[in-house]
Amino acid sequence: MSARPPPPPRPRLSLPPRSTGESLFSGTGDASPGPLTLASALFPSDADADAGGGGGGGASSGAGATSFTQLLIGSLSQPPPHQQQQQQERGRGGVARAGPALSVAPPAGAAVFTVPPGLSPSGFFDSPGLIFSPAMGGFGMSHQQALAQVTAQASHSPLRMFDHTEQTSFSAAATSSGALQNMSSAANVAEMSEMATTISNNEHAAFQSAEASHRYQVPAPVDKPADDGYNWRKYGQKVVKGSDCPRSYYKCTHPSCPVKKKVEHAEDGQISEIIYKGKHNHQRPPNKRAKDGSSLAAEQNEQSNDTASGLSGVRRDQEAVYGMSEQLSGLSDGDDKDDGESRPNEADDRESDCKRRNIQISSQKALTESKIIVQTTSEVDLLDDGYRWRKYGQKVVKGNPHPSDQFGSGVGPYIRWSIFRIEGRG
DNA sequence: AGCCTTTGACCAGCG
DNA sequence: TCGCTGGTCAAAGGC
Repeated sequence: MSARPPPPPRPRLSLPPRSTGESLFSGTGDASPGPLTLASALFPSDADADAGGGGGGGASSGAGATSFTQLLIGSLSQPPPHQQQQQQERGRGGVARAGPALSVAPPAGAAVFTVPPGLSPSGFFDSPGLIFSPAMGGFGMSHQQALAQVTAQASHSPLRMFDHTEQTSFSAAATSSGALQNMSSAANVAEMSEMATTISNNEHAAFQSAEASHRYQVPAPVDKPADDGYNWRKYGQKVVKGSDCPRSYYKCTHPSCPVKKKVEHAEDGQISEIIYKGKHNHQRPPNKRAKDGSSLAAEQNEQSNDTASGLSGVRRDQEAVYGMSEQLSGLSDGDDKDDGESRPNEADDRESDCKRRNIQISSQKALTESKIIVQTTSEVDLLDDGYRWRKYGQKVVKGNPHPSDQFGSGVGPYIRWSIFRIEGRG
């Protein structure tokens, strides 16, 4: 069951000799940006970003003494004015092409983004930086900040990946709805979720292409995928076609709780993809985290937040994301639609998302048109963004039969950057 | 003892 | 109808 069919031949769009970020994101051309051009576009230059304040810049230069979360907080707190303008422009222009951070993101799941080890998904969302999202990295972070941020993770080990479309779309909406500032100060998931709901109301259209996915990738041991505070029981495991990674099936052990999740991980067990299905109809077990060694205070605080937020089934960690996306997709209200594997509002023409697993792929296909495939012939000095890059690895990205290249900066800690091939326009 | 994981078998949807 | 595939069941075993 593992013999994988050879990847189908795909049309490719060769990397143009030169493409400026401007032309790339003007929405007028078909030029495909190289990975670093994209990176540069995602992370505004220092000159630009420094105008936003020295907090983040200091953090980047002194990354060793600054926590990742702090980095995030600092960088998010003061988005440079020009970025705000960009955000507005993005808001007008739509998700797909208008702005750097979003336009380059594949329709679904391409917003890959790493988190330093030791920061569990739970902790990740617990932190004030919970609003961190790939797109936001582009919004509020200077190039250096982003560099430091990614460097921080690169210098650590397991690759933690976040990969869920709702973040991209969420950010897109946030920019146009002026919610970004709120996001910067959001203190808990409840706020975030509420915000998401509001955004969902205002920017519904922006989510149509990406709303469905509850996917994201986290590193997780095989046995304990993404400790999110709930208790899960594994009830199955399969190797799905097109992926070398086994997929595990988990159910929430709470009686009558319909929530399930599918977890995929790489051979090394470092990268997981978690797909939630359903919605918890109960409180998160109170002592789970304490048992796991997390602080009781955090637990209590979190419970408090839960209560205050009035969100019963939606919680932080993955659940927060999950719940948010549900709200974004207009599902969370009222009863769970059946097994509600987050059916996009209606998404009629979609096979009722029967295969959430392929949301990334299907979204790409459903979404569009824009097919950006970065094809390179050289492994060295791909782009002239001022940094030297060398390819240090290549791997097959789940959901994409074609390998994603990874690059490292030529100097200092390596930066990982994945080239995502955006399906679409033939 | 209870809960969990493992894993082969079974079922259902789809082309 | 058949084969493929994803999802689920459930017995067995481990912790």
